[in-house]
Amino acid sequence: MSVRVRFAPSPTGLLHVGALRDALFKYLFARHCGGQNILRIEDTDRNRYNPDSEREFIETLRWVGIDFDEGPHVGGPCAPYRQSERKEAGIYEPYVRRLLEEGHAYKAFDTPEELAAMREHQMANKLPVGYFGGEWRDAPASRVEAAEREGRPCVIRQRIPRGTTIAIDDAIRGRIEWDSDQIDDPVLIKADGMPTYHFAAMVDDHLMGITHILRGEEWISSAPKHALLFDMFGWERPVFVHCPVIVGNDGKKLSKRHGATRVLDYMAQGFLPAALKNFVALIGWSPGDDREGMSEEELIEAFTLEGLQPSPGRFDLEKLRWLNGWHIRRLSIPQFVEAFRKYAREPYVRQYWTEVAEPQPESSRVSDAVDRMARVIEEQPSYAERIFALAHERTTVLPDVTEVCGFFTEDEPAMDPKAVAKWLQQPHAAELFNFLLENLPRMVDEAACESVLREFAEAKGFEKLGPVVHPTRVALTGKTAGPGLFELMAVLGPERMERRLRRALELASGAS
RNA sequence: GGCCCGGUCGUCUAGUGGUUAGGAUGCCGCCCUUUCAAGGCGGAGGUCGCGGGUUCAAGUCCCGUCCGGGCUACCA
Repeated sequence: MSVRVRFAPSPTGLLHVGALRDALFKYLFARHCGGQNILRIEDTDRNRYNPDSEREFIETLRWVGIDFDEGPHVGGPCAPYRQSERKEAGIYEPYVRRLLEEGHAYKAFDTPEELAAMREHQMANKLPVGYFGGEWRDAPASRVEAAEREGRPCVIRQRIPRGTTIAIDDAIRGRIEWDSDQIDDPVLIKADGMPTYHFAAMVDDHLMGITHILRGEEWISSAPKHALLFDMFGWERPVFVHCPVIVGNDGKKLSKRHGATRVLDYMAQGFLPAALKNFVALIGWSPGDDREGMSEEELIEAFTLEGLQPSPGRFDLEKLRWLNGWHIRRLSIPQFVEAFRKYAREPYVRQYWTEVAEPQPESSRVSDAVDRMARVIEEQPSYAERIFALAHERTTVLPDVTEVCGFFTEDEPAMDPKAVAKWLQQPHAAELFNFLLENLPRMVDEAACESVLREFAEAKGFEKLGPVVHPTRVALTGKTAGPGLFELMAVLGPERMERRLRRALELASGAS
């Protein structure tokens, strides 16, 4: 039987990294097994429903490269894939009726006030909190009928058997048992007629032929209810796989408090999908050996349930950054350029840097620099390739390219005042720049640039190249750090160098 | 409170009775070098939450305990 898994988010907001990891595990598992990955939208909560959410999920997952074999956006044999539509289509009704007829479910007419009072009483008396029978579990049929005739709103609850043990066999944690008396009767159908997760997800999982329920460990406590539902219908239980979650630095479930949790924010910050997948896969899972940097193909090949770990893991941004650099360095230069080009095209990037990121002195600085670099890619592709070759080893996150090599795209790059003070005030600075200006026509490649600088150093009696290299670097780039000087000069070419050297001359001491 | 899950360097992890507890990241140092990186080499960092047991031998098995987390909604 072919493996079938489903990513079943509730469309209530943004796609955060916890959900990404959830989706990724399922995707990797399905691809590893040659099975199907299904997207199902669990929109049964009308109060929390957010109409933009589904698009956010699909677009984000498309960016990351997690695709689906079936889902609301691609269709499939089990359509529809939105639970609200499934409810409209009457899919759940026969199953509710069956449960009711067979005594596995019952109608309960408690008002919210009554339930609140019950909970209060239970808490005050340190009793287990929940609906363990209440008014209606064993109410006589006549009373139920009377309530129905009055038109009182009701929910339908699952009748959990009492005095027995319920167990599941979790693929990661092994056998987990509960005393059924500890499990309260969950609502299956709400008063508005919508099914709850407990009911809809399990019925759909069966109807869609889901073989493995991979989900976060926060679902363990309701697993016995779910397993029991399968038993009540006489359906074969899927394999339960309760994955550890990703937690923030305080050890708690990841939320907005922990900084950027929206996956698109990582896109906007310049992380590669491959790196993000690689990183997130490594939280709570390992290939069993010492591998860390892995391509998507390797991840799929290596992903098995045995590699899953039971304990939650923390999101370590530093490691993500390292991994992102690792993936960038494995790109060819054309691939690297292409990755940047795609990045610059994402509409959310500018929005992120101008509206979402921490307020900066010049808030649009990053996106402006990115746009400038993108323009160079379009207009001067061979120049761009040479620039990116120099940025390659120095890039952790895509916009770093503009940090490291942005000076290539500006006629008058900003001068770092400290660098100016330290290197352009050198007594020989003006003489050096004049010398370079004179020799500009010769400086057509890396070797020629180097020999011109060496000539000057020798003429001045400098033992090391530093005193000529540093001022030149500052003159040409405005900074003290960056790509190798001779390489950079060769890429810049005589024309661009001339303009910069003349400007530096004005700032240099000793200028006559 | 009740039920359930978890606990190996700061962090991510390998480890399934016998290893000087391995790798990675981060940090520090050295090498390379015109700077910054990248790369190479090395270092610091772990009484495997704690306490008992079982065993010739325990991070690995058992019991207890502590700590952390999850659930305890007509949310998922």
